[in-house]
This record gives sequence, C-alpha cells and structure tokens, in this order.
Amino acid sequence: MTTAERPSLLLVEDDAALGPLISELLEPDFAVHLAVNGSDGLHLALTRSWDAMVIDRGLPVMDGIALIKAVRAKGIATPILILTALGATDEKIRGLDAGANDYMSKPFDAMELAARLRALTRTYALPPQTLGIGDWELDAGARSMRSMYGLVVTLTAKEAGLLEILAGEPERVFTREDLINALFHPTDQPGVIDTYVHHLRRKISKTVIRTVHGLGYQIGEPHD
Amino acid sequence: MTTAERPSLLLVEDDAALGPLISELLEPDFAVHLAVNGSDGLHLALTRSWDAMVIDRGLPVMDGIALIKAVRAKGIATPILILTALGATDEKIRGLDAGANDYMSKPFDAMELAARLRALTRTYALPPQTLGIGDWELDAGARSMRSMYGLVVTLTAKEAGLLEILAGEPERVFTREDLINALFHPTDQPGVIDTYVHHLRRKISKTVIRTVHGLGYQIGEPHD
DNA sequence: AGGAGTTCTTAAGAGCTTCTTAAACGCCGC
DNA sequence: GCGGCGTTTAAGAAGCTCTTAAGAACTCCT
Repeated sequence: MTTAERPSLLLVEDDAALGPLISELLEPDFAVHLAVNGSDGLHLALTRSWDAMVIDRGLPVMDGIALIKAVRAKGIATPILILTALGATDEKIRGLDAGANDYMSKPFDAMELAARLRALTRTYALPPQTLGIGDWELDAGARSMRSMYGLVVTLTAKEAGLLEILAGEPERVFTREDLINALFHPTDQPGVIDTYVHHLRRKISKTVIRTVHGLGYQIGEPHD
Repeated sequence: MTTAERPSLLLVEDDAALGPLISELLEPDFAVHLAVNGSDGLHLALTRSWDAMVIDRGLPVMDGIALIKAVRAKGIATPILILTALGATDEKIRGLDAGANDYMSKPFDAMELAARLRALTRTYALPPQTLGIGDWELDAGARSMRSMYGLVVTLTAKEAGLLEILAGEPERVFTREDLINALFHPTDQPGVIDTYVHHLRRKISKTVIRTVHGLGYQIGEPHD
C-alpha cells in the first residue's frame, strides 16, 4: 500500500443494487474493484494484490465462506471483511473461523463499514522519522535525504545533524554559536559551520539553507 | 506467537466481576493476563509482547481510547479489540479510528468474542518463507539464496541469520549492537558483523548490503 | 565606488571507521 | 583422532569523515 494512495479494495457482491452502492460509498477512501460473483472474485483475489477484500456471504456459484477458505489456502493474508445478512452469532463465528478478519451484518452503516476497513488496512509501523525540507525529506535515522522521485543522497553525521537542527525550527535564524554549541565542541572555530553548510548545499541544493548576513543560517519558505 | 502455544492476551478491564469472568471464558484459547486499570494496562502493553489485547472503553484513570492511542503511538501493532457498553455507531468508529482493530458491545456473546480474537491473532504464513532482496530471494528455511535464472548460493547459519534480519526491515539501519544482540552473544566483539557482511557481499553481491558510515548496515533500494 | 567585514570555496592532513585477509578455534561426522 | 566446515579473533590496509586553514567572492556601509 503506497503512501498517499487510496488502499485498493476488492468487493465481491452479487446484488446488482447493493454492489455499486457500497462501491460508491467506499470510493472516497478506497480504490474499489467490484466482482459480481465468487469465481471472478477468486480469480481477482489470487492474481492481483489487494489491501483489503469485502466479500458477501451469500454468493451464487461459489459461497463467500468457500471463497475465503480458498484465498487463505493460498497463503494470502490480505484482510477480509465478510458481509452477512444473517445476524446469528454462530454464522459470524463460522465466517471468522473460515479466515475472515471481520464481519458486518446487513443492513449496515456505511460509515462504520468504512471505519472497519480503515482499521483493517491500517499499518502501525512507526513512520521513519522524517523532516520535510523544501522538495526533500530528511530521514535522520538513516542519515539520508530523498527527493521526490526517489533520488537519495546520503549525508555524514555532521551534515545530517546540522540539517536536522535547522529544519527542526524552520524560519528561525541560528547563529554560528547556536549551531556550534549544539553540534560541536564550543571551542571549535565558527568557520566549521560554513564548511558544512557548503557541503550540504553541494549535496542537496543551493537554495535550501538561506544565509542571513551577519546573523547566521536559516531554513524556510523561499523569499522570492 | 509460538506454534502449539496459546496466544498471549492482555485484558484491561476494571469491572471486578466482568474481568475474571472474561478471563475465565477465554482461558481455553488464550493465556490471559488481567490488568484492572489503564495505567497498569499501558505499562504491560509497552513492556511485554502480546499476541492480542482486549481493552475496556470505560476505564478509570486512563480511558480505553487514550490507552489505545498511547500504545499505537509507540508503534506497537498488536491487534486490539475494544469493549464498549455503548452501541452507538460513532462510538464504534471512534474506537476503531483510535487504533483498535475490532470492537464488541456489551453484553456480548463469549463464543463470538473468542472467535473474533482467533481471527485477530491468526496468521497466514506462506508455506515457503522467502524474502526478496534485490535480485535475490532468501529461503531462510533452506539457508540458501536463489538469483533470478536459478543460480543458487548456500549460506551458513550466521550468514543467513544476518541477512534475514537486515532484509526483514528494509531501509532500517541496524547498528552492530542491534545485530550482535539478535544473532550473537552480547559479549562478542562488534567486528564479527563486519566479517559476515564481507562474506555475504562476496557470495551474493557487493551492492546488496549498504554501509552507513558510523551507524551500521542497511538493506534497501539502491541509491545509485 | 571603495573599504571593511562576512561568507564561500577549495584543499589537505589527522583521525577514525570499515574492509579484507589470514589464521586460530571449536564442533561434528567419519 | 582426524579432517572438514563454520565461527571467531585479530591486524594491517583502505576509505571516509572531520577539522583547519587560507584565498576568493560577495555584501553592506560610507
């Protein structure tokens, strides 16, 4: 599931009215693909990669439970929510034990279905701690910068540290003294900073770090 | 979650009657640990590893929603089911969007709770556990690597272990300390890692494992 | 425009990290 | 016990990073 893209969702629903309706309801949050019977659904489930599936319990040709079992038997771990018209507890249990991760009974609330699917597709990996800097993104952990379109530049410890401090408070002007106290021995001479600013400008872009004459350096929105 | 063992479950429930009851109901399927308030629950959630958590919505001291948010904020991806006395749809949505994977409203059916927890803790491991690494594929079970077009290289235990760890979290930079703690005795000297990295690069390819100077090693998309 | 002060750029050596090689050690099967 | 293999240690070589320094270029002020 790529960032900033809607998660892809396979919806298997044979009801000619309900299918398009659910599809439309979920479209804001998901890229929905509708399959109108179990065998189409199975084929799509096995041949493409999905972020989640919503499967109707009562399908012609191939039952929803059988479909889920077939998908799971192939080792596919994609989250599945099963839709059932039946509210009885053991029907729910049968669906869950067949390999569904969740179920909802018809009639259902559209907002809740969306919320449940968000819960199923959500991932909790801590996003690599990144800082946005102009067109670039700093990954302090890996000490690298990535521009849009994937160009990656690796930084040294001092370069990354300097950039991190500057980017941590955009618009603030840091004096050389500020930066030396934060990054170097206070006994070092102020010129060190200039050198690293130069290195960074060479690696990333001339315009990312702005010089404030007589004061120090700054990161922020371009002035022109 | 080890095979053939009951999954571990953290139950956070303040009701003196309900807590032990749920605990008893789930014991056949899960190794239940009961925390009777939110702060105990949070502490246990953060300090131990669980296969699933069941959290009451209405807790004294620390609310269930706040507890879930705190756990998710730490990057913990353990499945969570939230118990709520409130049946209103937006209450359910709030719980799910806070980071819960599922909810149940009281009063609830014990069998259904167990079924839902089984669904949450179930894993769908693919038969051959392979990891893609650049143009190669690691078969950790057979401790071998296959390149596209069939070239096969066998690895030693340490080599395969090291590669597996690195490939398990692409882009993450592992320090030598990280790797030693995972693979070797913590008393071993950090240089061991360098040697195995060298062996791997000789066997597979120079470019698969990237050195991050001063930090450690990393696998990930090539940087050019 | 001229001068003083500030910033940029380049280079090079010191110091530290990583790579590479080799050899010693220990375990297991023969 | 012996041989082979995997593991670990060690040490010099190679490479990268840090820091200093000094001249060039620029900015600001008079």
